[in-house]
Amino acid sequence: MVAVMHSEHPSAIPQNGRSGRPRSVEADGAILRATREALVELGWSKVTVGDVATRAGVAKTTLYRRWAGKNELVVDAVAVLFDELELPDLGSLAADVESVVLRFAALLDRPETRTALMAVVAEATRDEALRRRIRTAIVDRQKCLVLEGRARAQARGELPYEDDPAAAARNADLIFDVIAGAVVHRTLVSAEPVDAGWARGFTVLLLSGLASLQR
Amino acid sequence: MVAVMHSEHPSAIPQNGRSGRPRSVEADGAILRATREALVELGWSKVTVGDVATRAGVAKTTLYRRWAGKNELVVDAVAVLFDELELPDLGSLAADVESVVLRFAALLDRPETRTALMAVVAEATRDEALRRRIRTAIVDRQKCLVLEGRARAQARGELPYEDDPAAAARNADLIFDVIAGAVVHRTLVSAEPVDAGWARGFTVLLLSGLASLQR
DNA sequence: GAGTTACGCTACGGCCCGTAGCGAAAGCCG
DNA sequence: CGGCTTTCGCTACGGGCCGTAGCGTAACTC
Repeated sequence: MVAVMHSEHPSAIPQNGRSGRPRSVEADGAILRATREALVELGWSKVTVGDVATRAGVAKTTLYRRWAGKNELVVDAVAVLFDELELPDLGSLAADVESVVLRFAALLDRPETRTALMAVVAEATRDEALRRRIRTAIVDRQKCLVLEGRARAQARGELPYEDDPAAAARNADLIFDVIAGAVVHRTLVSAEPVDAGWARGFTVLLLSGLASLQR
Repeated sequence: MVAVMHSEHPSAIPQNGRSGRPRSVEADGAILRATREALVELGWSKVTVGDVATRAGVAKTTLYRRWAGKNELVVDAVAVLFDELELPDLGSLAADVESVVLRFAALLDRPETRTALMAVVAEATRDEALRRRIRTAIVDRQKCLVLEGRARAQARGELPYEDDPAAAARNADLIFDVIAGAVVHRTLVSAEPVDAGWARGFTVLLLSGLASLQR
């Protein structure tokens, strides 16, 4: 198993020395796009590396020079989708939470995301390297949204500033797992829609629970 | 794709007519046990149907007579594990919730469960039949725990009886997704342990949120 | 131009899938 | 008991995909 570093563009890295033909940057984009396209059409289990390469207009060997296998490829292909997630300032914590819940749900509605996310997480239960990749490519980036939302709420006076930084970190992690977990579970396991009504109910539950946490 | 009904013992069903050699009931058990064993050792992606058959001491053809493929097989193999989940009456809603959270987490700690659950959910995003199978074999059975806990809490006077049955059902679904989702996300995505401290914090958040939901 | 690296292409051994065909075994029934 | 039916274990097979190797060519640096 060759270690391939993660990056928006794997081609940016591999050239240890300097000389030689540079890796085609367009190829990376084409491969990732082709991966998402294949995921939509076929689902995780039926996607083959060979097929992705063909769709991307690239030789299979070229693909294998950049990614070690299907898992790594799919993580990178899907990771960029999560960058869409933003936390717009809507003036109140409740509105902010509701909006991010709906945005996250919309993201999970896209077939490439729902399929890939679970499959990759499943594979990661047996693969430490893959777990790290998911962590840096997806989880950590999203956790920032929690911190951002809390900071804003504190600035507004909706939440108290916390004295104990350890407790504050624990709470942030808890909130993150509750929000992301509930949305994912609702969408993928219960297989029911996250609509405005659900988002409202969930937000009410979360926020009043949150208030009592920090008292 | 041949439709195979779900049951604890698939062999109980297939005999359309009557006469002929009956299916070996031990074989079913051996196959399911072998499936779980293989999942622990190899992880989802490396488990092969042929290997499972060999471990079970059964011909591959025999296995294919009962299950259509890897997905169906694994769902059934893992479903029985969820039957362990119970809701002991510990005298208070908080204690009940905390205990079920820890039990659920312990279940997800077992490698065969964590690996299989996510993989099957992932596959189900593209397979309606599989989704139904998961629903009846796993989800619905667990949802009962929520109803049971609520009924007990209401009997204790910890929660009000709800007038609107539709709202009550919505709330139960919400609670279910929040509990199961948070635990799953914490263990499998964030990859951090669900210990007593986390369970306590989560329960506090949930219960105080819950109180405000029904006001 | 010389050196280096990536490219597309082809071909390969190996593994696994899912099915078919066989004779033997295990039940039911007259 | 002998016939009927269905499952059993076994073997064999075509087909698909994996991941790698080897080739000649293309692109870029010094």
